[in-house]
Amino acid sequence: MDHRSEEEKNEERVSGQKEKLQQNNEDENKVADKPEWEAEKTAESRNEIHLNGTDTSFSLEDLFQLLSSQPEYSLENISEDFPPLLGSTSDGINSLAHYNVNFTQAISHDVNLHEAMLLYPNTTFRREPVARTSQAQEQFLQLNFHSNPEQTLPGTNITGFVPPVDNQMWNLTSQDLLYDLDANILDEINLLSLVTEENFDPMEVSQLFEEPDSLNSSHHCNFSLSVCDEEGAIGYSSDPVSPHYDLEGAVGGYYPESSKLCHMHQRNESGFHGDLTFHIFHDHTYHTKPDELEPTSESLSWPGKSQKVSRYLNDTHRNLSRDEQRAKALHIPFSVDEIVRMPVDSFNSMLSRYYLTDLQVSLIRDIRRRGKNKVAAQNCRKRKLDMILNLEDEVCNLQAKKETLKREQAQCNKSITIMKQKLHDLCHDVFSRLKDSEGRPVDPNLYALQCNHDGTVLIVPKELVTSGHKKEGQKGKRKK
DNA sequence: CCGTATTGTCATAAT
DNA sequence: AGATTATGACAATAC
Repeated sequence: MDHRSEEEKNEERVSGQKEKLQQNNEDENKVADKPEWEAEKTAESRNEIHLNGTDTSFSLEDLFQLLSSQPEYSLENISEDFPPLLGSTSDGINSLAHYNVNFTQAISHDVNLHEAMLLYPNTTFRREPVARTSQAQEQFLQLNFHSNPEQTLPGTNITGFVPPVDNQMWNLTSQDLLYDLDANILDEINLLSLVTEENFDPMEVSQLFEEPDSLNSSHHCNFSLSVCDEEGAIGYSSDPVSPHYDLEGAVGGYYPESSKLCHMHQRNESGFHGDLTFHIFHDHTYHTKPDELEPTSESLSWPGKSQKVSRYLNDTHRNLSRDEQRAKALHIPFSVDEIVRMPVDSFNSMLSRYYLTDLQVSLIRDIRRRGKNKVAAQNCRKRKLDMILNLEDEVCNLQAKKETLKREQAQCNKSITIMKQKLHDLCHDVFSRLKDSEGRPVDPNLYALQCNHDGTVLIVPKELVTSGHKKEGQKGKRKK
């Protein structure tokens, strides 16, 4: 906006009007002896306002009449001084009102970050985890099914594995059924490996459960190795204080033979498995070489330190998670993944249907809890990252908005300055046209215009105005 | 060796 | 009431 040119134009207008006024004064002197009504008419035609004696007021209508004849003071012209960014300027005052609302709203709007996150269009951290999880699970199901082609015999129609199934018991969809089929095939492989695995290492079991986090778990107890027979069957004397963990049925006594067969038989009952020999050539992840399970001299000395156990575990079981190792050590007849992802009904029925020792049940529950929590922690961290990213976006947006508001404020200040200048010029112009009863000009340095609520405009001595302002100010202060 | 990022785990509260 | 989920805190590990 070109302020100088505007101001120069104003000055030109004012100076031009002064010249006209001088001429008017001269003319006025010439017609001074005319009747009053004629003089008023003449003055009116010259856009002058005459004051009658002591009456120093005139109406706003008079003033507007005066203004309407002066294009530079029209509201339309004033509104033109507002910057385009204020919105439509065609409606003058309305645009001002609109601007005020917009401006104050923009400034006073307190953006709650939490709300901002919730309202953020791309915010997904409330609902997405569910979708994400289910999506991930779905993908996993597909992946799980398709990524293990070697686990079915070549040329075998996989649907042939599916006998009439007790679907109600497992509450499965067809997709779940396929998943379970696949997972259970893996499971049988694991079982088979356990049956054929000759070297069952009791030390491995004890060391696996010696880990600090295992000990910290509320479900765990301190047990000591008491029996170890040649076949790898072991028994444990449980700590009397701790919950009773009986491994006798798990890896001792009849378990390695009959219980495993029993488990397999039960699973066959559930209809997920074909002939065991069908999978005997398949590779599986739980199988490790027996010598890999041999404890080192270091671990044989009952390290008791988590670091040594950890090193032992790292050196020998890099591919297995700790829970997988524990599950393997206790011959849990389910994969960790299966335990974690199994629906709760299936999980509970599994625990009740299968012969499982307390220790096994405890481990399975721990595995499930840890597995669920692991996924939850991953989701939680993803969500946290999303929130951070969203907040960063929010900060960028708010900073940009702040800059915009600053620019608008600067434009606004400019407009206010221009309007003040115009008001000043207007007052000056009005005073230049004012004549007292004797036809003398009113000194704008001594008098001021005061608009009243009833639409009248008073010519008030500045002393009164300033003193009135002071009184008002004092009243305002007193009110506060 | 130190700092940092990642990941798993536990405890606890909330759902 | 038990299962699940969310999250802060801690520790182990990798880089």
